[in-house]
Formats: sequence, C-alpha cells, structure tokens
Amino acid sequence: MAIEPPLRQSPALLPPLDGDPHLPLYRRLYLAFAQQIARGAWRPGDSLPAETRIAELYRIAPGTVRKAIDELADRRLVDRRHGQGTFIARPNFDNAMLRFFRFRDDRGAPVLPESRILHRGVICLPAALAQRWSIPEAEMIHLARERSWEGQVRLIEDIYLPAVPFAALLEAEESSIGPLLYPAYERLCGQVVYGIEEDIVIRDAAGPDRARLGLGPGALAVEIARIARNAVGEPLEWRLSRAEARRFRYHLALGMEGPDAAWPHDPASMKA
Amino acid sequence: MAIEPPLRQSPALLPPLDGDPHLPLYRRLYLAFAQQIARGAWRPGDSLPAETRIAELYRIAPGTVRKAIDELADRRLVDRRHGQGTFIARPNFDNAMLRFFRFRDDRGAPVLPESRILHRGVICLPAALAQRWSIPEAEMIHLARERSWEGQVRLIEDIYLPAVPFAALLEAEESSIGPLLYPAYERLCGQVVYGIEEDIVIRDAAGPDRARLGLGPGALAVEIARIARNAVGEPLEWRLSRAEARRFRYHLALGMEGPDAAWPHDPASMKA
DNA sequence: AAGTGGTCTAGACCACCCG
DNA sequence: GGGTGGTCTAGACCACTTT
Repeated sequence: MAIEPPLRQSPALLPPLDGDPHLPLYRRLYLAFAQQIARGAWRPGDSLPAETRIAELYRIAPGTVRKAIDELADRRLVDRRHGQGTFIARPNFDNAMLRFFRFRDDRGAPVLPESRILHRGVICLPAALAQRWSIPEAEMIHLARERSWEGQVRLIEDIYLPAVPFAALLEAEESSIGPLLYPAYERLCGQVVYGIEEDIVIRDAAGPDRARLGLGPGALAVEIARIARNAVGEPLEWRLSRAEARRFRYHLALGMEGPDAAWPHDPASMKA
Repeated sequence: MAIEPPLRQSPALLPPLDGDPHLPLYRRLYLAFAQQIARGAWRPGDSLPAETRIAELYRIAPGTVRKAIDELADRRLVDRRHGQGTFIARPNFDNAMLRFFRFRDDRGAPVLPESRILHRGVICLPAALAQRWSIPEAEMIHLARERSWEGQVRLIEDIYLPAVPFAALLEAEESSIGPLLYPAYERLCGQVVYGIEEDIVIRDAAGPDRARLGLGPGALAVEIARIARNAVGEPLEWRLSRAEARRFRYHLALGMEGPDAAWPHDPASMKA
C-alpha cells in the first residue's frame, strides 16, 4: 500500500468562466478547471464538487458539466471514482524514463537506480539545445545528474527548468530532493507534470559521455530529448538523457489495443 | 489531391444489438458497429446513417447514439465531418514503420523504399516467435521482405498472417501486391488495420541479418516486433523487422501534448 | 432549403461507496 | 440512507456543407 496524503476538502471556490465566449461552454469549463490545476489552486488528491453541484453553481445543465469532466478524465487530469467523487489525478511520469532500460530485479520488477546530482545552479541554455527546442537562450536552472545501477553510471541527464516556479529547487537541501524529480517538483515548487514528449535517437556516443558511461570507442548511445508539460500543456522541464544503446527497449501501442477489454460491469469478468 | 474511391451509399442494414444485455446500450452499439467494420460489412469511406436516423431505427435516444459514435471517433474507427456525415475511417499505419528511420528527400518528405518479396508461402511459425507472441506454433502464411533505400537493403521483415482471411495473398500476382502491404490486405483480403503494438529492442545484429544489411561485425541492430489489429482488436498480422540501429529515431507523446490547441471555432486561429 | 453533426437543456433512474 | 458518478431519455437550437 502506498502512503497517500489525506484528501483535501473540495476547493471552496470554483473558477470564473471567463474564456473566449465563442468557445463551447463545456470547453470553457474544461479550460478553467485545467488552469486551476496548472496554477496549483487544485492539487493532486483534491476532490471536485459533485457534478450536479457544479451545474447548480454555474447555472448550466449537468450534461454540459459531465462533458467537460469527461475530457479532463480522458486526458488523465482527473480521476473519477463511481460512488465517491472526482479527484485531481497525480500522474507518474517520473519512472517513465526507466521503462526504456533493462534493469529488473529477480521478480521482474523495475529497480530504482541511485541518483547523484553533479551540478545545480543557474546557467545560460546552450545554443544547440535552444535551437533544438526552439526556445530562447535564456538563463535557466540547470541540474546535471547521473543515475547508476549495479554500481555503474548508466544514465546521464541534463535538466533545464525555468527560474520562475522552480527557484525553491536551488535553496533546498539535496537530501530533500530525493531520487525522483517530479515528486520533488510537486513538493517543493507545486508544479505537476501531466504530459511528456520525447525524441529518441541512436547515435555514436560523445567522447565525454562514453567515459562516464564506461563504454568503449565506437559505442552507440541512445539520446532522449524530453519536454515535460503541466495541465494546460505549458512546458515545465527540458531534459536531455544519454545511455548505452544496447540496453534500450521500448513498448508502444497506437490505435486499437488488444481485444476489446471486458467491461467493468461484465459479469463474465467476475467469474472465478 | 489523393485519388479517393467513390463513397458507397449508407449500408442498407444496421446490425442487430445482440450483445450482453448487461452492457450499457451505447457500448453495445459501439461493439456492433466495430464488428461490422471488422467483418468488412462496412468498408473505409462508407457513410453511416445520420445519428437521428440511427436513433429512430433502434428506437433509442439520440444522445445514446451520439455517445457510441463519440467512442468510435475517439478510437479513429470513424471520421465525423460536420455538415456531411460520419464515415468509416481508413487509417494509415503502413508508413508507420518508416517513421523510425532517417530517409528523407531534399524537402524533408519521407522517401518510400523499394520493396522486394523474397518468400511467400505457408510455414509453421518458429517456436521462438510463437513463444514471444504467446500464440500457437500453427501453420501461417509467411512473407519475407527486404526494403531498400539508395540501392542498399536497409530493412528486413518477416511477416506472419493467419491463413483464414489472407489466403488470397498467396494467389495474387506479386505486382498486384505493391510496396505497401496494408492497402494490399484491404484490396485483396478485405482486412483493415486499425491499431498496432510494437516492441523495440536494440541488440547485436544476428550474423545473417548483418550480411544482408551490409553491416560490419559488432554492429547493433534495432528489432521491432509488431502486432497489427483490426477494428475489434483481433490480431491480423505479426511482423518482425530488423534494421541498423544507428539510423533509428522516434518521436513520442504521452498525456498533455503541447499548449491547448486553438479551438476549431476560435476566431483567433482564423487570423491572418 | 434541406440535411448533417455540434451544443445545450432538464430531467429520470440506476449502480456504487460510505457511514 | 444519502451522496456520488453512470446511463438514458427527449427534446431545442446552432453551425456547417451541399444542392
């Protein structure tokens, strides 16, 4: 059982519906709620008011509220629980990087690598990365990190964060950051990652990376360039990770995924 | 402008709603329609009857029909066109393999490789693959194929198909199959791929593959194991592809994808 | 003008979870 | 038992496309 913080009461205030009046009502409601999540006004675990209550407060039909929350649920911003309520979701993208590599314990469960922060400070974003991500060469917070399995450095990461919501990360004790960054972003800076986008390339390992990863000359590296986004799609973090190509693996599904799953209400799935 | 076959009229008959009566109505409607597509009774480009018409014929509320079609549209089985109607979709997963590799023309558009079929016949599925995919070592249709760019073999593929709907593929002239298999499956066998699932691994290239791909000793290969599925998620094709690892690239998005897109009705997106 | 999908309303009743 | 989300009904009116 994972330890969960106690749920907060329903947010006292619903946000105003002030978006572009040309947009459909359910869309404006969706955007207003997503904005509350992105601003940190609603945090993971919080419960929303009941759908009928929301409809009363905004004086709109329950079906319209339902459609807005349908879309929030589709994008995994909220989590509906039949009979209980609707709650702000806490996604888990931090381990998403680990799904790429082959480190498992005897029972096949993923092994959490050790994490060491080599540098933490403010730098100017290198031109090559600014161009790659189409962002200005501004001052940003930089973290350099190494992650190790079995006593060997296996993953090198350079992480860039906008100074504005992430300043607290510079002040914090290293021990208070811990091995997983996204929970630290939430704990220390109130920022939650709801989506990631990755570009993956296999190429010859750069000289310095090769040395740090303990690879021979001519070794290939996998390079993963990631952008992490908040509930309204604004970028929160840019990350460039490198590892030995030979250990890379990945699973992916597009469109229909397997035989149409048994339905939750289907008694057939309750059998023995 | 792509050349499109003429649209067929609305299917004369709607399927009966005979699924498990414990399922929600909209779900039974979804399953009945998806089944029509998988059976080939409804083909890409066909138009559905209007939502209100469907509601009349089944004597159910229009909102229920709408929810069923919402889900078909979410999974890209149908394509809604405001003011026109709803049409069975023709997905394009065939080029999906090409998105992995770096072959582009001067304008950055993907280059279609040459395709050569080396073997076409019935074989018993090799035990290693049967285990990998958890399917029996039954007799299957086998295609071995090489795809070349710039005069060099760059992609090796072994393809396995169940004999039942694909027998026509053995009789067909090779010229009638063409360089893209999924369109051939549709044309010759009436089977349409609506989803794929892939496992990607980087490993040392096997000796025979190395020779065919023109790689030196110690070269790394990317190996892609794919399952292709029809509209109800049943597997249609199993495929194992190998290529030089160094040319591999991939782009991937999970969850929120970029700033919330401008809305179709949003006048701001119509500007200049 | 006619026909289509898109939005919104205003309910009823059911299934599920908790105290 | 009371509150929650889940399903379903039966309309009205709007926006878009084609004839």
